[in-house]
Amino acid sequence: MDKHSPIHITLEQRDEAVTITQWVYSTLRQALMLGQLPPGRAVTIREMAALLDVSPMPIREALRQLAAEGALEILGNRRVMVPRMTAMKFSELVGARVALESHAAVQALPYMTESTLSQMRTLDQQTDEAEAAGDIESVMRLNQAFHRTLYSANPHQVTMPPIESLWLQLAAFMRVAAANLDTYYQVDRHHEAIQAILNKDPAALQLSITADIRDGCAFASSPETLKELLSA
Amino acid sequence: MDKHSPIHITLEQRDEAVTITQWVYSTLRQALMLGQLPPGRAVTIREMAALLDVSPMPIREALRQLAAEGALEILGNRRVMVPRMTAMKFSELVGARVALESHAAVQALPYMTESTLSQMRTLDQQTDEAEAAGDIESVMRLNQAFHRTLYSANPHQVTMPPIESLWLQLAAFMRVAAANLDTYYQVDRHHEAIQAILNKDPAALQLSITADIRDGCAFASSPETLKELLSA
DNA sequence: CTTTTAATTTTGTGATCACAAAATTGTGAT
DNA sequence: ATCACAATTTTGTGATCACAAAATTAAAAG
Repeated sequence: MDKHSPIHITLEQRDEAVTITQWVYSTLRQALMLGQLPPGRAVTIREMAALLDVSPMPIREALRQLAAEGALEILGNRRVMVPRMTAMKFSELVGARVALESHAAVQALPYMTESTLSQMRTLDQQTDEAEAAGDIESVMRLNQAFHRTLYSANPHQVTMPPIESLWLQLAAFMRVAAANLDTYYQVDRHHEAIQAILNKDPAALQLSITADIRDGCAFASSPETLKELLSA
Repeated sequence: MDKHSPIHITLEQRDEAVTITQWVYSTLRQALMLGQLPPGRAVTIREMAALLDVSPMPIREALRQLAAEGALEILGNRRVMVPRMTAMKFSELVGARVALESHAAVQALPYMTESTLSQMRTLDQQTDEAEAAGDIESVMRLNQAFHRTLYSANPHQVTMPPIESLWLQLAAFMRVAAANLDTYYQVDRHHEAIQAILNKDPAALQLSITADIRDGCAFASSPETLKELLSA
């Protein structure tokens, strides 16, 4: 049975200052990011309410928000499930990432300061360490933080929400793919990006971000490998 | 008083087959598109519930979804308001449109058929007629349909939701701007786009879509005009 | 008249319930 | 066994209520 396979969700610590809905939202969001809810899995309000030990109400609100971000899919019969990945959809999502993020990087370039640059250096270094330690989860988290720091340097930026939405749609598949692939290794394009920022070279920055994204998804470059991962 | 100015929302006809939440969602969405809720306007659950004559529950759900799409803004004090436009934000939104939509157009090019192309021709013609008649609302609606038809030709497309989100964030301001500007006239780049599609020329299509978007927002090109419109 | 403080109202959040539609299970016939 | 159909359970939707936090208004003091 695919629709209600047993699941385990990592419960975040509950902050008193935050609403239950927000806590449920971030908890489910992280679970989706980590691939703890497999694609095709049905998500019912009452099950999640029991799992997170809250009333159905906050679950309803969180599910609708996640669905609006593309992290969940509302079926015609009003039921909610984790979207399935297809080869073409994967390709389109990566292409959309390139289009949006390379643009966001260029738009952020004029606002880069020494402070944000040093943050990016630190994150890059931590990514290397996590990669050496084989900690895939940290690699993904730190890599996201690296990109987010860059794009968010632009104080007028409006692209972060759609970019995060794309990450959310890709994350679960990337996670299982990386886990099923022992040869997961990412060429480090972060140094190139940092160098382009230092040189204040928009074109070079755009290219390095594009290369970074494509490299990070290169494990699914060949149709055979991708197809194999999709069925895993 | 800015926060609860009197408002009038065009009520759509209620379809029995659709949930109340969905009806509320599309009604509020259209109201935002038409600028019927001015930027900075506070949106309370109970007021909307009374206005649309439904219980607070469907309003809550619809507001959360609209907020997730960037059409509404949830403040730190949990209150909801229509986002205000700024000059920089406008510029960023237009830039994001260009990045996403020119990419979406190129990705749709291989899937173009004679059928979709003729649909686009019809929409282009209707746009011209509406423009001649001075019907700004129809011009906006038909122009959106033109772009949507193009991008949606790609059956694996994943960019339509974020693109619609950008339209939603721009629409209200565009509407009032066009209304306050008697010289509103848009150079027709649609023919160029159609020609590029016929020639199966991705680069030309990308350029024509970019030009179309920028031309459509050119009325706010000069900082003085933009600033004047923002205060209107 | 302005500022501070207290009283009042408004508002979002979350819980609980009723209900209809959908999915699931159970039962019977072929 | 396999399929059709009825009984049962599960599920999303929407309404109503209680409560605390926030905003608004009223009152009082400077």
